Amino acid sequence: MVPLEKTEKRRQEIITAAAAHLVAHGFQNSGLRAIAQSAGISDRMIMYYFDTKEDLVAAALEMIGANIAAGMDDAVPQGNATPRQILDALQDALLSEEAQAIMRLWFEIIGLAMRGQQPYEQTAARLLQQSEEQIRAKLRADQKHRAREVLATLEGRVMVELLVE
Amino acid sequence: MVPLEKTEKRRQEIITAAAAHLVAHGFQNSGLRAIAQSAGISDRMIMYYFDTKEDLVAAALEMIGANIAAGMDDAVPQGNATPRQILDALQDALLSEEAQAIMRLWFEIIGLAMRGQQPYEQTAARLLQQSEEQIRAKLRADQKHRAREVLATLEGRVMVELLVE
DNA sequence: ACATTTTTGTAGCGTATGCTACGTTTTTTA
DNA sequence: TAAAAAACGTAGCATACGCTACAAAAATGT
Repeated sequence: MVPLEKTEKRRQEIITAAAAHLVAHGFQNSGLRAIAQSAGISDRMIMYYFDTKEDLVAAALEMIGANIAAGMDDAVPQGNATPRQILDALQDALLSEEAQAIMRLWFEIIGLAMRGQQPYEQTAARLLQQSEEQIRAKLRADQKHRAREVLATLEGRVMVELLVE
Repeated sequence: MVPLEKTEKRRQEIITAAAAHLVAHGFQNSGLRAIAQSAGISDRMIMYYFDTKEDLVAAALEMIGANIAAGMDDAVPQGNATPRQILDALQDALLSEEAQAIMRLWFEIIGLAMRGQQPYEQTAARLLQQSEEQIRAKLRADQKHRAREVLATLEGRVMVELLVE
């Protein structure tokens, strides 16, 4: 047992709790102490299981990114779709009541990524590229070159919709 | 002289300096002391001319918003344009070398607005609505109903372009 | 049973933040 | 010119942040 089973399990629990806290509260009130309280431990323990806060946040963002990707994958019926079909299906999914909190966090990540700081920039760039590939996979063969366009339009629509009452 | 000419002039100078600092450095390293240094004064003086830091930031954001709006207005040749023409012209303008820094700040504002905190949410919502109206004014009469769509696509394109290598 | 390692609690350090107390200089007004 | 107001400098407060020192408890291995 090289990475120690029990420790690794505890790490995952903390990552899950941190991800939930971030989705619920955003980055504003997500200091070590607040996250620790949401996880039911002390901030001291976070530093025990993770070298830095950034390590924990990066892990939590990775989990959140995976959730977004999974949600997008579920939202589009199958392959061989038209751009408009994909766009509408994804927009409905990402603006649904359950997805709104995570989408708000997503655009918070975007904002933090804009000056190149880690782990936000890497998370944002990776998830964008991954999303583009997902969309491309769902598009009809003769429309695959429009994946980037669909992605951009989707992001813009969701962003505007979340901000303009 | 009700609001005191000299004081008001000084306030405007500070607002301009603060806006330039925000565009150059983003919100990350924009504490009172850093902004004050960019303005060539002490943080004490900022509190003398403004009740709170938020007051100064709100004024700076208003100035920045006006700059963005003016840039968008200049970018589109005239009225009676097609959605694609407007979209392409605005995308080129907002992604130009000079506009990139301000656009990065814009998406930082978006991120901060996502949890409803002021003055970011108000600034973001107002500028989005204003942009939609500007676009609508440039569109051909039979295409004006597509202003929101053009705006969303524009925002998405710029955002993706700024983040994917 | 003992020694060693793993896990946890308490307290606090160093730094940065927005903001203020207090005093001094400069300008304005009478 | 004296008094009042405006403009500014120095120093520091209170709070929050990420993180650490130190030691005690709990688990583990021999």
